[in-house]
Amino acid sequence: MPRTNDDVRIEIVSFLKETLDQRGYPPSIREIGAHVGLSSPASVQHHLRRLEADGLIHRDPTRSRAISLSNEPPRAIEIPLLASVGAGYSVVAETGASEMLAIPSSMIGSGDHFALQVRGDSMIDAGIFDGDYAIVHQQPDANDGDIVIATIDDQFGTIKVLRKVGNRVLLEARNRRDPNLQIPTEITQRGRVQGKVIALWRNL
Amino acid sequence: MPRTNDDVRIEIVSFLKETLDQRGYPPSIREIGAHVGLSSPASVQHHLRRLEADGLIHRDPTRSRAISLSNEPPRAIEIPLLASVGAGYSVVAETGASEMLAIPSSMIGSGDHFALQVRGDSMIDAGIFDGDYAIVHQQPDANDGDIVIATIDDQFGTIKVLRKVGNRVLLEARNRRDPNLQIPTEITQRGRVQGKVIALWRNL
DNA sequence: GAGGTTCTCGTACATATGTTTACCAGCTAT
DNA sequence: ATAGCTGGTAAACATATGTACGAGAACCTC
Repeated sequence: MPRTNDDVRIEIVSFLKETLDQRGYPPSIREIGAHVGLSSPASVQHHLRRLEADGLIHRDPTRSRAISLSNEPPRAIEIPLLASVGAGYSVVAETGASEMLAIPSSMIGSGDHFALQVRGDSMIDAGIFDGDYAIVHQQPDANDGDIVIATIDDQFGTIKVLRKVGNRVLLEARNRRDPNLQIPTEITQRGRVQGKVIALWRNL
Repeated sequence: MPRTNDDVRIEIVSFLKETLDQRGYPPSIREIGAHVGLSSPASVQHHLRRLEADGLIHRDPTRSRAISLSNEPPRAIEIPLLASVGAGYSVVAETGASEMLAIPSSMIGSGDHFALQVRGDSMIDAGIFDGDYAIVHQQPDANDGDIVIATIDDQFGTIKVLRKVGNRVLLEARNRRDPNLQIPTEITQRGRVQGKVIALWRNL
């Protein structure tokens, strides 16, 4: 079965994707030709022109290796996965980030974020279980009702619901079963909000 | 305050990252020079040599624009976000995928995956709420106790716990409050497993 | 101050690379 | 057959681009 022209186009796009993934910069026209079996750079250029007309690639004339794929794979950003949230506002700077967690940029907005693995069942009635990863937007305050990561007396960070009643700032758990967790904790003086939980990830 | 040499290095790396993100291929040495304020290509090359010695970048001599960053940003893959799971095993092929959801490759393994936004409170006691995104590994069967997406009589897909009791295959909800959901659904004949829920994403 | 290192510049150079042109082979339609 | 389109090769061309060399300036160490 002979190779059709569309086959060559597909091969070229695949090679482009492959090369960009492997070494980070696009191949030259002659490299493409050597890979797909075209000895003349003019032949490759002919296909490239078609591919650009079809909108599959973008090119910048008068530049070397100026080929880019139209549907580039989505980039992810890495946020630090903290073992614990210590004292101070600049959480990331002070705490040594042991691991990084990749999160698609489309899922979180701007600003500094970090991740924290939830320990304990204090938020079980909010659907946040032991072992879940909380994706946190780092901020020094939050609104009433927000789920936040907060530290009390500079202890390890806990995940709770922030309540603001008059001048008082409280942390509420979400666990009907454990009577110890029914009493809101006053953090007006002693506590500090480290960030707002904006998303949750759970591995099943 | 004068600009130190390290500042220039940082600027170069930032410019590399920026350019790679924006147009997909690295800048030339002279482009770098024009951006960071170095008029001679030799100056830029000097810094590039240092950066490569420090392991921050990789270069391929005798090639144009052959610069790549050492710590390239993690790639994400896109999985289809299905509005509903229809009949048949090849879910993706048959259902028109309206949207795509970016998921870091590190979070999911190999095989075909899709995402489904959970509707209803049938799994509320498993910490799966209305509106959550279920990340599903497409597979025709699963083990007892797994949370699966299944279709009954080729209806819309539902998320339930799979139970295997003897020869019978059941779907169990996880909702103590709703008495209608207490009765397991027999799917031995009429139902079909579309995939296993491997992860959960929730926007708060 | 002497001497070394680092950084920059300007220039020259070799070539990798995209572009163009001319030409040929195969296919299709009139 | 003739014309036209497509897609290939080869060669020539212009230049973008990485590299090397020489020199000078700034800075540190002794």
